Amino acid sequence: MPEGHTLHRVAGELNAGFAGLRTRSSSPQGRFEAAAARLDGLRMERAEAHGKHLFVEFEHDLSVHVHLGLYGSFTFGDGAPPVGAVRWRLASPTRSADLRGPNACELLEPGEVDAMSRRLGQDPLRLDADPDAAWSRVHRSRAPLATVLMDQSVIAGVGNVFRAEVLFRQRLDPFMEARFLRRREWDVLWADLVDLMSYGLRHGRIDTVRPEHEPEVMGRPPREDDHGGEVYVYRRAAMPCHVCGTAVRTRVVGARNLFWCPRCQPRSRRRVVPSAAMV
DNA sequence: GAGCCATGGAGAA
DNA sequence: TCTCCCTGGCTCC
Repeated sequence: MPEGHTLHRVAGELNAGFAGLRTRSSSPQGRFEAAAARLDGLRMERAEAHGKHLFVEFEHDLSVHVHLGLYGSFTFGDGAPPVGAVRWRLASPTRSADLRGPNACELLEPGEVDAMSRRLGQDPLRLDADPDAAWSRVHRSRAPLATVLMDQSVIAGVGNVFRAEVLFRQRLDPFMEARFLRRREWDVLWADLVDLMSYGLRHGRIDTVRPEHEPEVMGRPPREDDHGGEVYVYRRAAMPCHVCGTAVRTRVVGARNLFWCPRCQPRSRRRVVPSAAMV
């Protein structure tokens, strides 16, 4: 299940396997059939990720926009016949990429890619990211930090794991109003997101535990969580915090389950007005 | 086999 | 804030 780093990995694999080549497109499942027919035989120019969105550019200014949603995935192979509900197969003489279960898979005409990118915020994994632009939005927001971090028009690519983990690593109260974050805290938060997501891009998994805490985390039998890595708080509700032992708490914030340690992330006096649901 | 849950997001109300 | 869409893995019966 993908956050932004997953899409950047997919873009890299697509570029390595198909960029500059004449490709075949098909839709074994049938739901992308007309678009695949238009793409079939065209040269793929390049693939690019912006946040959780993937853009695959072909000659004649045609692009495919993919959003994986919760369940979507790409699998790469050697061109063996597709298995299961494959929405889009991209193939070269020696390689194939199968897309299954995406939230969105659509053909974009010239200009539509730019329009879509303009709606997205700053992506910590892109070289052209402008953290100052994101800061100007954060700095004015009255929403809780935990909500702003997931707003794709502010920061593109951060999902539920990175949000919980970066807030823990920075010892920030998830319910603090974003506008009260100090500039210095923002700079460190952004740098940490770049580090964490770059690691995820390189390794294909999310590991957020700092070296000084690894002895505590690794002091038990090795395992991988559902998300495929070692983390401080994500999906560890009621389990002891790796750092202080306090039970990790959880609550739905911004339509997703937020996890935090009430001791390591002490309450800010700048909290969003407390409500019954937030006490 | 049924039911539930999940790293997301658009659109309606 | 709610509903819907997309899929697969897990638990429970």
